[in-house]
Amino acid sequence: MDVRKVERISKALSDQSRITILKQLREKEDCLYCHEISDFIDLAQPSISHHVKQLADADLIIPGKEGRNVKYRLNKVVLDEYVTFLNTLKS
Amino acid sequence: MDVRKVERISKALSDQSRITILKQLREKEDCLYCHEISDFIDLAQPSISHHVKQLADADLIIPGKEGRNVKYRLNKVVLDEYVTFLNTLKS
DNA sequence: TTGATATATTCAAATGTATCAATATATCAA
DNA sequence: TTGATATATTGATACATTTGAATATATCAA
Repeated sequence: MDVRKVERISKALSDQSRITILKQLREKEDCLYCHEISDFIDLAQPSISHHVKQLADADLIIPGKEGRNVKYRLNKVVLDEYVTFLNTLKS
Repeated sequence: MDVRKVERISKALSDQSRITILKQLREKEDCLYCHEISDFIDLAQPSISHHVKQLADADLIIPGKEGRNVKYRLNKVVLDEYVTFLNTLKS
């Protein structure tokens, strides 16, 4: 994984709200509707949309449209690649 | 690891220069003098000092003073804890 | 001492990010 | 259709981060 990609993923992970979204994604058995996020994050809808976009742009979550809703699931492959990079730092 | 700590570490990792410093730390067999950083990062000394501080504040590197110099080594324990957190996201 | 080197701090400017109100788009339900 | 719901985008404001010049501190070497 190149430095730019590590930078983008790290940036996506560097916010309390976005980390909480990922944690809830795990709780919800790996799939989460966008409108459910406002149940546990106290931000306006555009702000939540912004955070979700950051996670999606970093490929950490994969959006799937279902009618009016968008369902998200974790991208375990990218998360694994990121972890692999971090492990190589330990040489 | 709590959300605040994950946020701080991610933030430290979310910059090209800081990622490069960590990569060089591996190359240099896990120990790096501060003044060596300017060899591979084209920034003024105060900027490099700033970046190193971010990494140290996140406990990703441990500074050790040696006379005028400061030698850094990677904090593998914290890096491991961070990786462990990321792995729990995969449930 | 004095001068040189290594690193840290302060301050200001430029840039980037988070937030939300307003608005747009897309889909559903009646 | 029309009205309601889910999500995205725009634009403005507030806040945070990056950067480097100037300066400070600490240590070494002569």
